[in-house]
Amino acid sequence: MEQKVIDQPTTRPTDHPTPKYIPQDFEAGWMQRWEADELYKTAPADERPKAYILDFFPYPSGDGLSVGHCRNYVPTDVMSRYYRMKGYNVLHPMGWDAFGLPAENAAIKTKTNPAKLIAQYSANYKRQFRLIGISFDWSREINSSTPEYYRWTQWVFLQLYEAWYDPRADAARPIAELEKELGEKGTAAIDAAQGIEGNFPRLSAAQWNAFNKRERSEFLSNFRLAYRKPARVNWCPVDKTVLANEEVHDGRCWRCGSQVIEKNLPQWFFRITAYSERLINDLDTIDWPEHIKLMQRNWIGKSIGAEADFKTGAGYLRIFTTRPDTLWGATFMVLAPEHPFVETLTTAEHKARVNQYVKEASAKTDIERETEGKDKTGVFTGAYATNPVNGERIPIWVADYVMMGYGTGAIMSVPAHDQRDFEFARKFHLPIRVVIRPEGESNEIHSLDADTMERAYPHEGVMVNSGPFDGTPADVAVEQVTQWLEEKGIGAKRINYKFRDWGISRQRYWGTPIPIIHTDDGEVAADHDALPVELPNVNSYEPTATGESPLATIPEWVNVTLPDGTHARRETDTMGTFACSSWYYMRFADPRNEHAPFDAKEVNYWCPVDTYVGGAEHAVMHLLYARFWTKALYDLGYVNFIEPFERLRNQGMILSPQVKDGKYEKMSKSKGNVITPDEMVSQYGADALRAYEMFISEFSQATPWQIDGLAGTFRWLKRVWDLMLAPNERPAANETTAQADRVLNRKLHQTIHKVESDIEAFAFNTVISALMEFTNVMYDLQNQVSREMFDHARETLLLVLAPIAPFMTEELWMRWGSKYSIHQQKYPQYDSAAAAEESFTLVVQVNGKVRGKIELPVGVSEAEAKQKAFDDPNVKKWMEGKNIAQVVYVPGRLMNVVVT
RNA sequence: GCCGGGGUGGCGAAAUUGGCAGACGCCCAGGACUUAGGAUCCUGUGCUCGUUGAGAGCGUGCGGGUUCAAGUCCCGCCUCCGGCACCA
Repeated sequence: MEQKVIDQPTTRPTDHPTPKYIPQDFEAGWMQRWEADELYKTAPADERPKAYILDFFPYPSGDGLSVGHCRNYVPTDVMSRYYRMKGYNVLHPMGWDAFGLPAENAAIKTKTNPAKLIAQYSANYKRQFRLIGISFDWSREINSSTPEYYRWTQWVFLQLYEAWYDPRADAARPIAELEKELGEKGTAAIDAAQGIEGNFPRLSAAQWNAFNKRERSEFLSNFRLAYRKPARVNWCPVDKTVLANEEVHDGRCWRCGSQVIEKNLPQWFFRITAYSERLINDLDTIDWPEHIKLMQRNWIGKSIGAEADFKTGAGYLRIFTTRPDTLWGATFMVLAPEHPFVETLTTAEHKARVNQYVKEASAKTDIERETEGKDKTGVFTGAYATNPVNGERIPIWVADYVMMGYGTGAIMSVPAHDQRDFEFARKFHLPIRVVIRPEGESNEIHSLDADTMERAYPHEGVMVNSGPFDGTPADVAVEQVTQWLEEKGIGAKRINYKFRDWGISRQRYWGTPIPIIHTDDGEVAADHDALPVELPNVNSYEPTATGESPLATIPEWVNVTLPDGTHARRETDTMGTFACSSWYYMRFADPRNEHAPFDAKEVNYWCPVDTYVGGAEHAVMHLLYARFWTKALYDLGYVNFIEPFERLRNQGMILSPQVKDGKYEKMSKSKGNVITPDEMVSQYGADALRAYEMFISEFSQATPWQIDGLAGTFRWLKRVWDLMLAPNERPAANETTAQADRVLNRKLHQTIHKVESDIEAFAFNTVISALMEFTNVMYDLQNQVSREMFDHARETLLLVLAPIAPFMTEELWMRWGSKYSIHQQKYPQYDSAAAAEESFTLVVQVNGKVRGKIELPVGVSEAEAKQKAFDDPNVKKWMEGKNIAQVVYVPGRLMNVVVT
């Protein structure tokens, strides 16, 4: 390692002109050599500290990579190369999220097998990655659409299928343990842990034991972490498949942009909601951008409140509220149109109108309800409910602003303190009663008058008109009322979450087959030894008109004969691709394992991922699902980590340099403004491209591509090149070079330090500016420093530059005759003593304005600094004839003299 | 509407805990070298005033405030970008 090149004659190419920097001459050759030498092959788990640096699993598209995509691949590569030089065992792999609609739709369009397309597209990506010098360990490449991979996606599916969430353990457990418990105790013990209501039917041990196979199977669906149920789902009529809630944006398909409609279909789900609380809480343990954490919290949408029962003619009507302190202000009830009580409660007199309303509401999709604005509609059922807190009789209405999918599908309406209820009450002339007085107003209720108020007062305050609770202050009102409800047996504390279970069924060909078989006795899991359930080869991938998967049209695949000779049908839905990407980071730890998804030692050594980088668009999809799978596999004992991604960073978008309407446009194929790394490399070389990708701006910020900026980093590298190949005929170190040597050495160590801390902090743009500064200082001092210092500085610059410009630094390293490869050298050691400054500039202000700057030695006394400052002629001028009121002295920085 | 994140020269952008605003790069201008320069090197480059010089005033979206000192903290707005959107 210590091969000093200082005295080697190869550093003095005096007899021939300095070769020009022509990156295209050597870049491709070096990449080949590194791969042939397996320079970037990752070792298995060992004693070294590890660094797992991962980019989001890309879907390989036919368009290839743009310079925008390189925005994250380059910095993570720099970081990987940096940690390798620092002695870490680095895992920096790449693979393909190859299932899914884009490939399938392209396959249909071009009548090509999607696997073939993926092979083509990924080969092109790989070519581009090599072109720009990304140091992936290709021996670990994975492709989620191969049986070798999806076999284990199916395996995870079955783990979830064969598990349930036990609220008492607050963890997933094997379903067999639940079956045993049901046979002994029924659901009694689980009930108790669930609070006033769980999401499943009650059952005694006797009932369970009397169940036949099919009944048991159906009952267990209420518990399994992977389960099937009929559901109203988002259906994309163009892609002809189901979309998860997260995949619907503004009522449109996130992929093709067409209007989503609703359909009723039996669907497979993962019970992610069981993990709501843990998914929220564990966010506190990971280093992610706050806005991503916030988006996840909002998506999960936790609300703490209470449930309460209102007596009606059809039985107790249960409502959920976050404001139990407003119970005395309820003046009517509202049911969602789909609520089961609508049918039973509505009086004969109102039947016709209510039926009509419900019919219209169900015909409308959520999107239509939304586009119609927030104008409240609804009808009276003719029925009444009794408010359990004061015995009051209040009317029950039906309205579509209450949704069946949240809470209990029924609400108590408190128009004085809820804006939606307020609007409804005003429209239908329902009474409004104030029960919360804004705090800090002495004027009591007059400040909120039911007849004249123009909007609800939804905030907190002191309770009034609330019987025993009058005068209760805001901070304890909710809690005290909730407790009181529990004591009286009227209601109980309840936590609700907005988000729903993760729907994974897709009625398409190109996905992981769901390894389930439907028998006469209900569904059964495919045999673990029979995995993978392979996708059959087909000639046509067209989705069916009926909404069934194309797999359903292949009888020889669908129909199976069980060991006992009975016939059964395979599940024909496939899994959405988020299943594949929910565990791929684990597979990279041990990608060729044929006996298990991964070896426990390898996965627990490499995971969690230390640094995970990708776009912010996956905030609530992939990033939430992957966290869920990790926790489930943790609960079931397969991995020993709870969160998959320790540190997450999002790269900003690279925009087109073209300005339209005063704004930079996004790059897109349709706008024809995509800039590719291929063009840039052919013009400036990969190293300049890499440096510019880092330099362009702060990593997370959107910014336009500027070709002149790339030309700037090219020019800088050319300057470095020339400097490195310049002959060194300087004198040996002596008294005349001592000063310049010290200055250059100081800058050198400051640069090492800056580059190290900035790479680790994701401040890549300032890494480049620091290296540019160092280069400039070397140019400034090159004729004053000694031969030894000059070469030491050159070698150091080359080494710290190696992760950023791998090609050029290797080429120069070899031209210097140093030992191959520069990428296997140790990173230069930072010396804080050498980096320490000898003097500093003291800024002297008079009344906050800069009036002088003086150079002082580090460690100067305050008295001496003051003396020197006051001697400065300009400072003197501004102080003349004034009284010094105060002198603020910040050692090493600034002095502010306040005069009057 | 609600929640988040931004707004700094002609352009991309820097700026620990409040402590020289504009590092670094681009563009532009001047000079050197040169047959030539669109290569390279050097110098200058926030705006305004000041003939030069020394210097002065202004300046981080807008308006206030706190402070010896504000891009940074507080209050009120404008605007752009993301997310959520009748969630009881």
